[in-house]
Amino acid sequence: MKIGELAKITGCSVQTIRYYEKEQLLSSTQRSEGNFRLYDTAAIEQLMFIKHCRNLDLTLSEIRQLLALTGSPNTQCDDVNRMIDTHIEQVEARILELSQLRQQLKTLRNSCSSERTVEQCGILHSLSANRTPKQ
Amino acid sequence: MKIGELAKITGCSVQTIRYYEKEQLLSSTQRSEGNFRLYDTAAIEQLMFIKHCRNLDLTLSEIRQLLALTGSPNTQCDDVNRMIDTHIEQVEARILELSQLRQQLKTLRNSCSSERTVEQCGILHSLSANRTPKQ
DNA sequence: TTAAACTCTATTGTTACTATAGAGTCAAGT
DNA sequence: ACTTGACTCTATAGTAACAATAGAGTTTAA
Repeated sequence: MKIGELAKITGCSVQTIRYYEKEQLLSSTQRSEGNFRLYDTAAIEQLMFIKHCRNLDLTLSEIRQLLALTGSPNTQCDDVNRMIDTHIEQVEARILELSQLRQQLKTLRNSCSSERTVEQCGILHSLSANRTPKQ
Repeated sequence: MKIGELAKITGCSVQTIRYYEKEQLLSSTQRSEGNFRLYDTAAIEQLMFIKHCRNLDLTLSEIRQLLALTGSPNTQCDDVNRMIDTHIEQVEARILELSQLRQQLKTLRNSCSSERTVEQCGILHSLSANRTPKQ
């Protein structure tokens, strides 16, 4: 199949597929006489693997590592575990950050009601204050 | 004061300050005879305002809008409120996404123990499966 | 045969910076 | 006066993961 069909099947854009090839995530493919990329069903699987990983916010670099590991099936999979563990930690750290951020924004929001003018706006005043807007 | 001192006071890097100037967040400054940027205390306040906004993950574009509003102090501050509300929604949506992501990653992580080889790795198998890795 | 639909490569843009290169400026010490 | 070091200047490239375009070539259906 050609790249457009692969894109439709996997839900990736054509540009994205070409980008993945350039980034060595998708092995370079066969070409037709007219230099069009040709794919088989293995390409669908590989691309779906990448897509699943991206849904989990794994970076392309991490995915490259995972793909490399699938190439040496007899090694221990500690590396896979470590990577996922690290990733979970990062996600949890980001959630914590965002939760605090959310609280700060809510506090900020409460410092102004719509009827005021910008001059009296508690939000802008808080942001101008010489401290991190908080409480 | 020169840019280095402003950087030290505000905790921004010198490059960042120059970048903000280029992006029109910091009004273009006076220059010394030798073409060095010169700042007064108003610049400190403006830069701290920007920094507080960045701490809240407001984009430079949003900050530009806020700065524009402070320039017309007699308008209603509905726009400020709307922006903050929108931003809060975005943060909350992202928290939700990340929470689900976290759950998926944990589930994925449980599908493999360290003793296995890559070939048997439940994580890699889950990621290969023709569905979103979940449950 | 010709027009539409598809594909190709290469380049630019996105966000908010960071990091460099290569040059100029300034203050202190000898 | 001279030099050294610290500072500053502009301009450019890099970051992540693509999206969007330009300008060209290919394929397929009418």
